[in-house]
Amino acid sequence: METITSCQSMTETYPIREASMEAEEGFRRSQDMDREGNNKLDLPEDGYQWKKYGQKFIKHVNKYRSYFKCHNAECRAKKRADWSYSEPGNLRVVYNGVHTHAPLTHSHSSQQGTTSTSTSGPNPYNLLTQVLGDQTASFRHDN
DNA sequence: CGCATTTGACCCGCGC
DNA sequence: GCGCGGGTCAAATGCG
Repeated sequence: METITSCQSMTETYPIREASMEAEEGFRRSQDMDREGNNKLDLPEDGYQWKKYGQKFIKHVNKYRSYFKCHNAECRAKKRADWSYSEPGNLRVVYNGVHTHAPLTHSHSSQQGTTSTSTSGPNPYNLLTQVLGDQTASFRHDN
């Protein structure tokens, strides 16, 4: 699954701000799962609910890999998130499948189509979100 | 009490 | 044929 060509702009020496980084209004969903050790991950809310069903440490690249599944049973959409061991800011999110249901409707979130607010996207970090096709992912013989 | 999350074990596929 | 890696499921625990 090395379909990622040369989008590795995340290898730069990006100064990950540790403090005063809670300015993210629409992304304050950082679930403080202290079980990850010392890595606090802020999952980029894409507007869907995900259920974590597993986590593994890929020693091959010294990175953690979390596996998420759509909260909906009808939804065959899956999400995979890998992040560096020492640099949780380098979060890579890979979406698999397609959602068969509408995304979460943020009723109180006035931050939507306002592109003027977010200059470099929702997350200032080197976030890489790869959206794969539907069956193109040819995952398992899942349903 | 319910639900979400976590950890371990198991299974499958591929490589050598 | 065996081994290793990666991925998924199931069960248990904690918190809201």
